[in-house]
Amino acid sequence: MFLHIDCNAYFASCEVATRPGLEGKPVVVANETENGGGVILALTAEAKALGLKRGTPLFQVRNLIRANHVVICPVDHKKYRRISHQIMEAVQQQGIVQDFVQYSVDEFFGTLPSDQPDELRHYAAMVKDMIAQTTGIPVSCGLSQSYTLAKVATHYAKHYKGYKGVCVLMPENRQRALALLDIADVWGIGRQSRAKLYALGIHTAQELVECDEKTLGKVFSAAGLNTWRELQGTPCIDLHRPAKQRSIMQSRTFVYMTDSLQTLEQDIRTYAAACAAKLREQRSVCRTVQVFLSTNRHREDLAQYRNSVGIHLPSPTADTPTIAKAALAGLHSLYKEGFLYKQAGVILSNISEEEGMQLDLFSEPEDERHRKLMQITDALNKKYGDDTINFGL
DNA sequence: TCTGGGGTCCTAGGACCC
DNA sequence: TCTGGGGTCCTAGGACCC
Repeated sequence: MFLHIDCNAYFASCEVATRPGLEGKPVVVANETENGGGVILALTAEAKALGLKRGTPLFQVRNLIRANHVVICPVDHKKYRRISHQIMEAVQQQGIVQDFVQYSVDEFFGTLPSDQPDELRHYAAMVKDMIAQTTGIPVSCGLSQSYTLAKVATHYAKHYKGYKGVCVLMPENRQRALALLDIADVWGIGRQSRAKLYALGIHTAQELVECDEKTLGKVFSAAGLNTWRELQGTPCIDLHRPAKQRSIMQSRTFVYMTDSLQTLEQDIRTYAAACAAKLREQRSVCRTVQVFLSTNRHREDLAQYRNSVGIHLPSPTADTPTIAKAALAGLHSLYKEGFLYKQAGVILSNISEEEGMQLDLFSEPEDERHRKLMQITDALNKKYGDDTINFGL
């Protein structure tokens, strides 16, 4: 049977687990900026009880937060990655879960070698308790015959206290569980698919299961049909993914709007450098540098403009100056005067392994010197902190 | 005043080939 | 009236995920 492990309110749980005195308090994690911007990214049960919700801009709930002494923690992705790694190692060491894979920072999949509900519940509870003990993170577990059904099970484990964090979905109780589940809560059904399915009169997961393939084919692509099969208990999702990222992105929504090319250049340089450092960290090189630029889409009263461009590099590289130069060239081709910009970013794609990388005909020994320079700057930044040394381009 | 920041995969259509 | 018929590769954008 397939097992799904989902951490509860992950970012908030990490803060509670690592910062003394937060237990039992309403806590929200937000990407707060100096200016009071930002949105709620995660919240504890106590914060949810106050009516706060994920995705809400902080400025809309300032009074509620003040009146109830809600603790606001700034988002700390490094910490969450570290704890995620601890969970992974602990589960692997425990040895109960097989085919264990990390799906995201707060979700894991695996299998358990049994088809007896009681036995499955017992094993999953052991995993769950072990994670709580070693890391302080509460998790919910779902078990069923496919990844998608396991996630349905986790949904129930999370939302109904009676399950005590572990739900096993067997063929016998599957129909009932799916009949009570809105299709929007099914993994793989997003806003667009939901709207189309609603239009067909399909509202619950069970109605989706009962739909015939031909009808669905008109609405769904290959991925959607896989979801449909998984819901019927036929596993067909492969989670085997390359260990390394296929694209690397860095972007920001600015505190202020700006029309200054110089300011944008500054930001793009910073993003390009950060992307390049990440790229080198995973020992990869890229061939394409994409840049995008956007005005404030929430300001309907202002002229809107958004655009992106991809720059191809003559040869794969992880060299900061080369990547930054390409990104700036991209910015210059995108930039138009007369708009107030609110967001910009850099994406590296066409990523391959550094080993055996293809040099082009005209690459020079200079490249070797660049590589050494990168190694030294990365080592310094690792040792003394991220911004110890930068490039004056 | 103020509205996130990452990722993945798939598909349609354009450019090009013979 | 009518204006080949296949292919491949690449890219931008859509849809989804957390």
